[in-house]
Amino acid sequence: MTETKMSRNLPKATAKRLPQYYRLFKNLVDEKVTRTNSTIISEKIGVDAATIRRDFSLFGELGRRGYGYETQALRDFFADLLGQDQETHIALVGVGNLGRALINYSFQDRNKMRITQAYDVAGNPLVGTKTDDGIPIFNISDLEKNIKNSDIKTAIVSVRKEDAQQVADLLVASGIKGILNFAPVRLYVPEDVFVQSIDLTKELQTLLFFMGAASDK
Amino acid sequence: MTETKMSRNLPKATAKRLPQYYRLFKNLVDEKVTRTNSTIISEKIGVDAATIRRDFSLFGELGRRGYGYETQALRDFFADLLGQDQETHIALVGVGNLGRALINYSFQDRNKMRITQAYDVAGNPLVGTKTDDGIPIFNISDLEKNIKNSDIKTAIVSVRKEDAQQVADLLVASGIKGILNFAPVRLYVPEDVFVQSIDLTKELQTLLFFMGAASDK
DNA sequence: TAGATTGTTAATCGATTAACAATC
DNA sequence: TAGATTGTTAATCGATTAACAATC
Repeated sequence: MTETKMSRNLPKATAKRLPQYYRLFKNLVDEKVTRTNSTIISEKIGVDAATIRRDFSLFGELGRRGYGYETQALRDFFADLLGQDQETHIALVGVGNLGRALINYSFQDRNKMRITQAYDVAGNPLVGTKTDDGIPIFNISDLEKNIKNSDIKTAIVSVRKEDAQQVADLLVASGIKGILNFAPVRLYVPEDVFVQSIDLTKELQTLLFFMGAASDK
Repeated sequence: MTETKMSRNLPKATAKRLPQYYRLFKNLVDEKVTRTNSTIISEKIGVDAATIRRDFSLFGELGRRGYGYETQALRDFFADLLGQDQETHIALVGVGNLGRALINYSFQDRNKMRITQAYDVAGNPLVGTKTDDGIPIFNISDLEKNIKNSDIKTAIVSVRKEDAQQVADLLVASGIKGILNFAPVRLYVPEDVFVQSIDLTKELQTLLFFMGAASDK
């Protein structure tokens, strides 16, 4: 079974839950729990048990009837599916407050995803230095030459919204295929490039809206 | 029309788009664009034009047939809906790298949402000091007394995942009704408390999964 | 075997999109 | 009036959930 074929037809809603499944099984293994079942998983991650079983069934028969799921087998399965075995190097553009926090953020678990280089404009005094962990902060004028023909295919954008599209264009020109975008704007990229946006203001507004809607009752 | 009643029955998918609509109209007004239509909006935010018209129609007749929408009227409408006129004070718990970045993050636009106080455990040397902007950083032991009977009903949690549930419990006990959670764990709270989670690792893993699924073709 | 829990089908629900009459 | 674009209904799509036979 090449999971490749399956990944492609996977419902988007299921794909977005994969990291949660992975993390859950990883935690359970760490806690020495060897088996579990869909009811317990449901309680832990807040997804209906039937949805969980249906998701899993898209990958074949991952469990045993009358028994449940082996945590270790499932952890390894999802780790493989998410490529957690492979080292993934990531570039970060925009070393402001948020960018610095992200450089230091441990994208946790045993995942081998980490920021290995950062960029900003010459005006930023940090350009030319390294972080305490040894991550170099380059001038953005070096980005294309550094990243083209490197193994870096993923970038994090934490620049001001006014500069985000221009940075995205530069990243695309440099061969980047995935962007985690923190700027509150829509980025236009070719269709073979993926953008995942995290919009802090939007999340906060949504929260406040739900709170307001509830208290208005 | 009391928008109160409408907000309650609003589809969740629509509610989550409201901040985008607000921001778009705000930007258009700032750019001196006075009118627009659903096709243009669709291009700008990447949502189907029919979906946009349907969303808007839930609030009554916001546009004019054959003409489109007045940007200023719509901006004001969504500002009101999202409570952008009211000052919203927010507490932050967990003054690490991410917490400091969030304290300095301008939750932008003209929105009056801002962090006005922060908390951490005594071990954090920043406790007892103020940020450059004058935001006090208190000992978490003062949280309940400070927040109870204050106007603060919203909190941001940026502590380690091991401490997140305990912090959530404390916040709930102090009268907080909305939590923006950055810790990668599910928080259990009473049903009148809203939790909006931002899980950076999960977003990055999802991005990488989609990239992988595409390149495996 | 009896009990438990999966995997899967069918039913339901909710969200998106197409289509077009209403009307500015 | 002719042209444009909304507001809304009906059709479609996708995701969730209920139910239960299969089977460990």
